[in-house]
Amino acid sequence: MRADASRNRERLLDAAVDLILEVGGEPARDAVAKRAGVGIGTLYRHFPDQQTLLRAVALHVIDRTLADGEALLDTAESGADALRQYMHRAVDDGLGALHLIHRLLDDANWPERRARADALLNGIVDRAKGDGRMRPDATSLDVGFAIIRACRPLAVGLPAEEERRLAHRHLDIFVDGLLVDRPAHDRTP
Amino acid sequence: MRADASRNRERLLDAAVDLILEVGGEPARDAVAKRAGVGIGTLYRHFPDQQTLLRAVALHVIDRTLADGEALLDTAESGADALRQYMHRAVDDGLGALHLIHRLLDDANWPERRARADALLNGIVDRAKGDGRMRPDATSLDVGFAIIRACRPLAVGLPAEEERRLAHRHLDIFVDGLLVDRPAHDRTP
DNA sequence: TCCTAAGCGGAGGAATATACTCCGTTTACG
DNA sequence: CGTAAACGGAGTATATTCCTCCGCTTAGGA
Repeated sequence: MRADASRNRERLLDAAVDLILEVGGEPARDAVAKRAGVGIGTLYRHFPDQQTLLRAVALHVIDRTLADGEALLDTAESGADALRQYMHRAVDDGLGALHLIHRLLDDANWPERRARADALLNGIVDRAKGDGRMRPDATSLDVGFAIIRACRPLAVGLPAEEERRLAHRHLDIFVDGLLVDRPAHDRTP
Repeated sequence: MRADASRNRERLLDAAVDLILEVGGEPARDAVAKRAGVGIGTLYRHFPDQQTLLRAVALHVIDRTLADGEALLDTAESGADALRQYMHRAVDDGLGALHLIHRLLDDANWPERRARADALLNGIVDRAKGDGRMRPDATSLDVGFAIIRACRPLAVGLPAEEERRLAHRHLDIFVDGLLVDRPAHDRTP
């Protein structure tokens, strides 16, 4: 594969993730190409139909997030740390896009990824709970849905950078709410 | 005004709020009528153009929220209570829809409402901070943006009731994160 | 450097969605 | 019971979106 081709492929996937989060579902194809800064023909060459594109997007975000998360579970000092850092990473990776399109997918290797993601999330939550640092009523579903919520933009006019800042700030406050008996070093500065 | 006419007007406004929150901007007119369960002709009779509809939606949600909030500031036992209850009310009232359309409005009586809303929000935040119950770095902007975030639906297939439940649960956790030194009665059960 | 196959962009026509009008039918209410 | 107000939705105009096709550009090997 030529270098420019794979660069454009990445750009298209990133653009698709952004648009899925903005519109909350399937984005218009022309809009994806425009956002990516490539011609419409290029989009159709890489992804002949919507299904192909959405599958590629799903794998794109979940593989990024799994890699980040599984690494974190090893390196983080505590369950609370792992939880906080994982959530920030997942938002940056655009994981929320996955949930907005997953009913449109029927990908063969999807259930396997899904299982890994569940295992990862439960691993993080269990570790945080094991440390006694997470409120007992919280579940991995709370974490998953909160990630989706934090991924979505708040208003059309807001600059992307401001959206990012707000997402991470809200996430920090939310994680503070998820944790109990927090020592000072875990608080949002 | 005939009874059925005003009933339909309300339905249209409520449907418009839902759709604005779903699509994150201007909803399709046909979709509004359909969601409201009325004919398209009825929509156009009540709101001849999009501007008229959006203005009516804006006043609808802000007036509801102002009434709720100003009452709460009187009756709540503490600043923390007022904050928590106000946020839940604002989400139920669909306040988030306002922020998604406000750049499309140029309503004469809008600045006045805006000022009242700011005063209300600052009143609540100041009271909670005065009680020493709110983290010092938090601002009324955090509260406002969190309300918008909680208003937006998480996924297309999710039943409305489940969306509501999740919104309020996330809100409770978020408010827990906003508060400090929380006594037991303030915690989410 | 030069060649060429892989890749690119975007005009344009078909298909689909959305905006809005109009008028025959229904209904609230005096 | 009469009637003016309100309703619904078929139908047409307009705007979006989809997708193909082909002439031009460029990466990367010889």
